[in-house]
Amino acid sequence: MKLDYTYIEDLSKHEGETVTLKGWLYNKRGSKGLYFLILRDGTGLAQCVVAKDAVDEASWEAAEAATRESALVVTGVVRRDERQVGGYEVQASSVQLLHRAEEYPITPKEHGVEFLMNHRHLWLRSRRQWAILRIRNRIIMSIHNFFQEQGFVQMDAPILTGNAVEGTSTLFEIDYFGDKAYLTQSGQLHGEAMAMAFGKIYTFGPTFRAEKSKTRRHLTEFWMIEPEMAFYDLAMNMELAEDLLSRIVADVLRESRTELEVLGRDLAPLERVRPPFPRLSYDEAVALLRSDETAEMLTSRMEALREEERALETELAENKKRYGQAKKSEKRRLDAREIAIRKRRAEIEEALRNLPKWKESARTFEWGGDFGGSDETVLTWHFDRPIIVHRYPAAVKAFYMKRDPEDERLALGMDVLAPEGYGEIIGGGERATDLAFLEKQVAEHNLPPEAFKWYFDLRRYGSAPHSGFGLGLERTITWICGLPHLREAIPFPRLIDRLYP
RNA sequence: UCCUCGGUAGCUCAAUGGUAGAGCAUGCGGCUGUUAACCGCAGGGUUGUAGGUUCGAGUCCUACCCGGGGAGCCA
Repeated sequence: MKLDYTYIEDLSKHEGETVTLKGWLYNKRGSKGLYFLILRDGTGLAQCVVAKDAVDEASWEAAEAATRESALVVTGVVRRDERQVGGYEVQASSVQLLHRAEEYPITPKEHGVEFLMNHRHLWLRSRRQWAILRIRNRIIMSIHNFFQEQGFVQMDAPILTGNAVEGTSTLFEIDYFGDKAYLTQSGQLHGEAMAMAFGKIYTFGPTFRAEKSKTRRHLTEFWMIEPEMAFYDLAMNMELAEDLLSRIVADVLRESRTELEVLGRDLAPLERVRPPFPRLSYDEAVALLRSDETAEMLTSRMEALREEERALETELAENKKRYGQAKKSEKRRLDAREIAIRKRRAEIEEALRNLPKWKESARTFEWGGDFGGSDETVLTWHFDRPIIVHRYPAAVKAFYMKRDPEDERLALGMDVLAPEGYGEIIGGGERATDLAFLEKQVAEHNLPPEAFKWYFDLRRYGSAPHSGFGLGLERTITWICGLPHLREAIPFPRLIDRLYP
């Protein structure tokens, strides 16, 4: 379809030509005879220069009347200008105001979390959210391309299920024509059935957990990608996870530079995400946690934080001295800096409160338990890329995991932990193939055997070795974008006590 | 469910128990190259709710409501 207007991302192809842009007013600066309209059209931002003597009266009035987020049509000549975002600006010859927006609640200044979350439907228009969610799109495309190129078949697991796989406390229960049904927690079991039919499959769908978690790494509704492969063992499974993550990061680095720049993401840690990822057995991970090396690393981290805090205090004191004689604009800058320093100091103080506890938790970690959030974070601090931890105690893993033939206490499970403290983004493993073992496991976990009748059939008719894993989409986005909280990694996050907008 | 921090103007935040302020946003005025533009003026408040202590409460006490961060659990 041929459009009668141009998208901002294509401006570079139209230098010197007259184009028409359609979008919304992101910000406006102006003086008596000149307005600078920053236009936003979803593909990028562009500055449109409206000079009073270069446009007709109606256009000038439109530029004057336009408020933030008003819908506009601007026609003008594209000019190269190094100073501008994207390198181009539009010298307007006409401006049309389609709709004059009411006073827009979100300003270019700072806002609190609650306010922004209540305005999530508008917050999406902000530059930072634009960058994050465009990267989300890039990651989704990258995942599909990776699997499709390798002959995986995308298959959907059901969202409504009758199976209460991991106990009912974390499941959303709904009324299903008088019966109980649940929103899926994982497509895992159905994925296995599909892998036995198609060889290599992956699911890509929403997942629901009714956990009353209030942390920066939990949503009640999130998206999960679950590949399941017949005849893959644990080693192949780990290699696939490593290749997938490396591919995703490479695609984002290549195709989403602008977005990463908007986010101010440090690229160096992402550029190191290449195979092979370090592999640690659970035994090795426990030993590392309890080691002197870990204790020393945490001590030096605490020292570094204390040093940073002292530097901030010094800066604060110096700014206070300068404040008296400062000009108004300088005072404003100092005020902003003071708020930033105070915020960072609060973060440091929280970290300094936590780190001794984390150190103690790592030091005294008992073999047999699952890693807590802090243990994962501490482990990843030792490495410069994602790490894979494998062969966990069977007791802390799901009933369908295959046991390690060399040590029956262990399950052939694996987790991939993202670097920079982001922690678990993948969980998976090799699945048990023996019918009698699975029946025993279901009984020991107090699960209703009748709900697994169909699943047991997979071990009756050509039971074969197979493996798979689940990748948490929002956690992956949070890590790659370097976000402090995963609520920004999905357009409309669903959290405990957050169902709107 | 538990621990912890917070709730003051539309927004972000100040205010020894003693006259509730600033910046941004909004309105008006000024400025022909601005980059979170800048300069001047103005309007804007039942300090989360309900009690209590006090000559006097934004500030202290009690309960409740709402939100942030964390634990457990997990992707």
